[in-house]
Amino acid sequence: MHPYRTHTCGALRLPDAGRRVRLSGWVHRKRDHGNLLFVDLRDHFGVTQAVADVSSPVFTVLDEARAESVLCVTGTVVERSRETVNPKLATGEIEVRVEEVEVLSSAEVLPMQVAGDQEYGEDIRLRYRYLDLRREEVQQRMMLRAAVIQSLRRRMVEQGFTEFQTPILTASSPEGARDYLVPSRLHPGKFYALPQAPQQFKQLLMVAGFDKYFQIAPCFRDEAGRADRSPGEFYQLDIEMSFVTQEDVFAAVEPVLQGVFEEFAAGRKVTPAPFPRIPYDEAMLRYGSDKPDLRNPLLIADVTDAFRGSNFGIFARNIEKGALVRAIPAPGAAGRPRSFFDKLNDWARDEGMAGLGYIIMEEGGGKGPIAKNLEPQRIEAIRETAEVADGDAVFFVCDQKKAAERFAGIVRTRVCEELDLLEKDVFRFCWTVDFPMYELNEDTGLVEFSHNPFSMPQGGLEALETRDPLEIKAYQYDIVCNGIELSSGAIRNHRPDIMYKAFAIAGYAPEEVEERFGGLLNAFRYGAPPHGGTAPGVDRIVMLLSDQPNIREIILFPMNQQAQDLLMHAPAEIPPERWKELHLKPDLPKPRKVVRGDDA
RNA sequence: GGGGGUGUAGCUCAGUUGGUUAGAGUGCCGGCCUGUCACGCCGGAGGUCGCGGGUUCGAGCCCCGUCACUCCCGCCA
Repeated sequence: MHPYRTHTCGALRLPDAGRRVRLSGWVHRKRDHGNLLFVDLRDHFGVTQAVADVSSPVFTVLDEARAESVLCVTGTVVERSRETVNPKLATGEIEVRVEEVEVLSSAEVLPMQVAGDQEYGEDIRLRYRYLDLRREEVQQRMMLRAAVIQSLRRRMVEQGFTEFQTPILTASSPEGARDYLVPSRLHPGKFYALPQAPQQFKQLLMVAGFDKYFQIAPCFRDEAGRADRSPGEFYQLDIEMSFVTQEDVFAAVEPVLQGVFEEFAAGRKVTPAPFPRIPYDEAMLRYGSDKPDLRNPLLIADVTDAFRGSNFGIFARNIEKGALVRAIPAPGAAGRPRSFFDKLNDWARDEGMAGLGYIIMEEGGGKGPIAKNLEPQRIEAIRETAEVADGDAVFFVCDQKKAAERFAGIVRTRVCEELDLLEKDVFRFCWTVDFPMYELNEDTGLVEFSHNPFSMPQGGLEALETRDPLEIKAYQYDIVCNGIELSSGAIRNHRPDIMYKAFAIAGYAPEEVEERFGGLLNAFRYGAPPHGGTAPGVDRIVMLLSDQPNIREIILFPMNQQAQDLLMHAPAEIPPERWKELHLKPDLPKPRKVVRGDDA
């Protein structure tokens, strides 16, 4: 007999009755009846009930084993009588009568329980992550993560992509976040950076002629976390392809995402490819966001013209100063009580809006404080533009363009929520396309890259030389699912001449471009294929599929929001000799309290 | 860096208007129980009410400061 087990704890069934077996696992629960003892033995595969009565020599050992101790039991599989079958358990038709037991590892009193569905604070869960991970739900999510990654990998390989590993110790990259830096011992005063993304390497792979690359790539950013954003590190399905247009990239990525979401959708619907393509400008107007949630049926409309020069003075005066008015329909809300509108108005003020105007559509006209100041033909224009009818209400935000878009977007989300209009059990994908190449920094008044500086501007060199930079679009696109940005990507700028010009517009001198991005730039001087790609966030995909709002629920050993690892105690102080070895001297802001380490 | 929330037993939480010895569930320890599967019943131990200061005859509760955790903004694909 195998020293540890003949079967796993999820394996035994009725036909096994009579067999002598050996199982190993954790004590999940015990039920002590004085002279009869039940032990639920658990491993990765399931739970089996072990039983012993007081006459057995193993009784005392089992009785004294605390929850989560690891036991190896040997015994006979016994059919349970009909009244004692447990239909909730896959192994519930049998039990194992224990004849021998060995304690492989005894557990101390637990800081958190594994059995049961008690909720625990996140700091406790992270500090004792190895216990948290034993819990069935958590373990299942990690298994889902592994399966999703395997599926992504298989689908990419099937499409002819090759997986390569790119360096982890590398140079600082221009993604915009702060780099994690690693001091070099051999080169005093110099630092490696951990990659924020394998951006430049994957482009170099295209220059090197590998044609279709992918990688389940670790990415590092020295930024604090959010509920939906892992601090420190995360994984992307990094993709790059040669000789492709934007549509070629879409055609390669869509079946992978559609396929993997369908595979794990568990009854939920998935947008079939091709996914809708929504230009950035339209997304900002109609959805108030560059990440449209297409489960929300409401569409924003511009109704500035209907208010221009009207007797509704607040809006009319703001429009004179360049403000816009955006309308958010609220279907069927005409019958709502006054308190409904007041509540939303209060909420809007809390969000920083001046207020939330509204008109109630009734009997072919409009009702409410704003409607009194508008002639019938203006209300008619609003009806038509905002696509509202009798029985609906319509909300208005009035502000400068950027604020109007943003506020209209959050009102759209809130109204959808209030009216319970969000489509359920569905994954709605879309591409946001035609991002602007540049944007105006409102603080400095300078033109900056709005996204990735390595994107190809639409219209190429000619556009850069002849058009208003703020009007130029890039071949830059995001994949969005249910309002969550899964990835961004671009057709890259593979021409040095266009790159110098693109950087010049953003205020970079040629020498600076060469110094910072010379590696990539030089590579483009010796024959670079047109190329492009994208990089869907693996963690975000798993979050969506497992319906978890918190990214830490789908990462094995996540850090907390402050990018600390509570289990391994990272980051940690280092002994003085290591500072010296690395040619560094600390210059700390102020003495900090020592972090407690009470679980050593 | 800024804002909100939370901090009471190992854990999850309750704690009234500021008023006697701070409670419950769970876990832990002990006792009883031969068919449970969240077993049940009885008993017990367990508290610097995050920390520091203040107001008050009296503070878990009010005020100031501080720390930690968490959510959000900034930041960040």
